[in-house]
Amino acid sequence: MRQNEHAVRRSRGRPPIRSDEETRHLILEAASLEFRTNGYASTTMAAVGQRAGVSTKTMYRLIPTKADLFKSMCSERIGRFMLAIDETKVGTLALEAALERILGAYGTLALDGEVIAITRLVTSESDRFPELGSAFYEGAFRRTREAIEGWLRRQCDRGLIALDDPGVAADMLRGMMVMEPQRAVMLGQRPAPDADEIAARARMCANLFLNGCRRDRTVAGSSPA
Amino acid sequence: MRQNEHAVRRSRGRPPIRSDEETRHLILEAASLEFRTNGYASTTMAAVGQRAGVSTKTMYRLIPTKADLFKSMCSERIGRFMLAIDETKVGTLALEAALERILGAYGTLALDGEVIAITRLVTSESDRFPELGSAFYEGAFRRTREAIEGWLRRQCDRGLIALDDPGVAADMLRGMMVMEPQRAVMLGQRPAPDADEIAARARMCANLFLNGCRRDRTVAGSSPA
DNA sequence: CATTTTAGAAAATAATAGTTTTCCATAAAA
DNA sequence: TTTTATGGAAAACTATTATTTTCTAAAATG
Repeated sequence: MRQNEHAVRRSRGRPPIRSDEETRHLILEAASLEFRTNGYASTTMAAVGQRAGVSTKTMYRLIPTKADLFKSMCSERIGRFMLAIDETKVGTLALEAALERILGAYGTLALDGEVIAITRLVTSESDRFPELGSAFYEGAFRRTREAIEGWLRRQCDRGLIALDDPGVAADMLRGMMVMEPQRAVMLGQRPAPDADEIAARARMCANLFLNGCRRDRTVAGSSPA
Repeated sequence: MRQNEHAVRRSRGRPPIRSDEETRHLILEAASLEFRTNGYASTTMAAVGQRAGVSTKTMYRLIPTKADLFKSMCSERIGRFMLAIDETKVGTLALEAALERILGAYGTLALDGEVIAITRLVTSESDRFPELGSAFYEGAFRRTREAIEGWLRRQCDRGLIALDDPGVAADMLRGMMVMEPQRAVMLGQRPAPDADEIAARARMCANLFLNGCRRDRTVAGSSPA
């Protein structure tokens, strides 16, 4: 028994320069950059291989088709896009400060340049790759919603706020926080916002969401027929 | 002088079956459908010609390249979005009802299936066609913002609401109104919302925006250090 | 050293699609 | 009826590119 269960070199011949896993990683990184820059159709396998410093032969050994390359790359990235709301850090804050922090975290995620690029890419190609559309929506989009929704629901339970549908409210919060800057970046009209801008926006959103902008403080729903 | 300034048949030969303008229109309609369905790269000129019932020869006579076809089609569509926004009749309505109507009009435009499809298309291809990205942003996106912003500003002047920046507030309103359903449609997760859904959403947004959701009615900015 | 195995470089294959051109029936006009 | 312009059908021409294959220079092993 000169060989273990697996992964022990038993053959002669030239040993691999790197592990397949490493090579795969190189390829996916290169693919991410190429796809983000050029889109699916305009990205050539040759360009990916060249950027990764890997021959087409090796590339095709590890990843069978261009579609697989795209899907692997996107799936891997989508897995990263999750909003973590750390209760310990938010719990003790006053209502508005807490919401401000949550929105700041969401904005930092959703308005990151690379995240926007992948979002755009997945959106563009969701016809060709419906699984990716679903994966993105379910895995990334819905998760962040649930994080915010959960927090809203808890504040409702505590009687601090009143919402008919915390889920829809969470969507609205997200929309007010990121839609316009995200769209502007996607359309090439401006660079991704920096931390200060995100923070300022989070503050405005939290305030508006909690307080509204009406001057005369008629309570909602109390208006007569 | 048997011939007018222009456009009068002086030559013999077979007369055109339709005017070039009509033919152009046929082609653009077909192109819209094909591009919306398949995206830029996957749309073939042959498919467009076939759908339009026009030969490639005629097509290339009227529209020199595929890029031109795409740009013409998008520009034409973007032009329509602007028309639809204009003045929503709001005049005498109470504050909240007026905002509800404005948001309903915006939602009806922005959440229309074809508009979403074009939005997605332009967003996808804004790298390849930066002019389109700008045209869309300036022509369609900014206009709707200004329409809403103007109304908000007037309500501020009347003292009914208080906003630091009505422009940003207008963006936020739009985001809360359409981001989530628009994204869901783009990702193929649901069909475009119907009129009832849009109306319901507009109502929720208007209410939330004007009143906020806070239970204890501490006025914003009055909290102690 | 001889045998093997690895992976890059580059050529080969094949299919697709943008663009151009050819060929032709047709329908006024003279 | 002859002339002439129109526009469809289809072939031709080119590029591009995904994918496969060939050729080769390392570099372990025994």
